[in-house]
Amino acid sequence: MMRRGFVQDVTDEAGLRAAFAAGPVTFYQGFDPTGASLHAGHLVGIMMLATLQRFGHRPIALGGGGTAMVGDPTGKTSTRTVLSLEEIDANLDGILTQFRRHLDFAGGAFTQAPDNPAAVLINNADWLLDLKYIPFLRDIGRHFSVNEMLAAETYRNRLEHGLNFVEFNYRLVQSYDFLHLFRTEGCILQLGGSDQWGNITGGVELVRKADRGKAFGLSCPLLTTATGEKMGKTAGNSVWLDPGLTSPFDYYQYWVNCDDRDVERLLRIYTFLPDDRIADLVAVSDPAALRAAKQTLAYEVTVLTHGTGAATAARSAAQALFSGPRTSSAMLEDPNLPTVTIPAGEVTTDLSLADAFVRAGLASSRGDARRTAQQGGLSIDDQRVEDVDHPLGEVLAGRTTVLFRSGKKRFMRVVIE
RNA sequence: GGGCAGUUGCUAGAGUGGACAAUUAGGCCUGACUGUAAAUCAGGUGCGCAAGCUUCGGUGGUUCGAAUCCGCCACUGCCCA
Repeated sequence: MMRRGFVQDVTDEAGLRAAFAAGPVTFYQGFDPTGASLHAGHLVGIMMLATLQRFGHRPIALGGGGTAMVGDPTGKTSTRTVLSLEEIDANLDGILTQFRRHLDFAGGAFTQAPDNPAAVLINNADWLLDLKYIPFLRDIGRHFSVNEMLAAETYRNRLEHGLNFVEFNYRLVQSYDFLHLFRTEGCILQLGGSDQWGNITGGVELVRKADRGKAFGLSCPLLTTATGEKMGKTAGNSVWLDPGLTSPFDYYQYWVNCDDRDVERLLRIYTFLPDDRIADLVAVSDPAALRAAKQTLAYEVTVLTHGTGAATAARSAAQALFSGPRTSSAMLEDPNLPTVTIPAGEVTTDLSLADAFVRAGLASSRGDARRTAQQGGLSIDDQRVEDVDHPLGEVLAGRTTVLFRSGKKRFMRVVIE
């Protein structure tokens, strides 16, 4: 784990090593269902669970159905919007299925004799919602020092902008999760991003204070790209793991487009490739050859989240698009490219190119299409679009599939039917 | 509950009766250079071909004219209880 760059902080390294050596350890990480899908930013956590499971330990993926209702103030400048119960449940559903790709819920898939334990999915709403306020205050609340919490950066920050009582309780609730899992599942380790460090140690201490138990916490660095952006965001948009929200093609592209400086780190964290293989990939004389490493990275990560088939398809689509002739007939046939269909009936003289680009999602408005075209940014089958007021039908000249392009990397296969 | 301050475009943050679709910075987009990278440089960034239209928490007013003034409502911060 350390070698791979997963570790930022550990509460008791020696103790934890001993625990790992002594046999299967049950550990967990929580994921708050605040969106319909997990995104690439969550992937570090998933990879930590998946990696440890490969070493024969027992992961618990904790769905934060209960904590999501409280809202973690960490790193937020504003109060999180409150989600309804239904939304949370729906989100949880989607999220839990994504774990199935990465974790083994049957057991025995990674190691034999002894088989690795099966992963477990749990929703903390199962116990949090039934908590009684007064007993909770008495048994849990008294272990927390308000002074200490106020001193924590997380809260100090928010004091300037306002922090309501619900959010102030988040740490207690998350800590209680750990205690609960410690009691019911024998879970002794909590993983999380370094932003969760305070919440994690809160749990570790609660286990000690309440049950005189020994528990561990481990945090991983909060990954940002070399340019300082959070992982899993492009242009402020999340890169989702759900193929319906971010297509495997776009997903693949996201990884290919990573910064040179990030390649090695990303390979170590997001793939299971052995160290020496990664070293080979990265040790290239010509910096341009890093492209190959990026392609491997993208392929491996896409395999992990979308499966071999989708990854291969995404890779070949990307290669067709970015090497060789810009537009080939094979590409136009390739259904793996992002595609939009326009009913033939709509292709009238009223449908201008500007409209068509908006339809294709490559322009936010006709004016936007116009501006981009003026700057030479739009093209159809490698023909620059000069006049966006031209009807699409004329440009098509009978073709039923064309390739729209905005800028260098945004493509849309447009099919008329 | 009382006193004071605030709510502007993706974000931060100017603007305090007409010249404001709204200064500026970041972000984002496009182009050039490249390696589907970074850095750099140039342009763009509410909708509309245009006339024009819709924006400055909500709502109602004052005014020839309001992001700017007044009333009410909502939310937030600070101070007092």
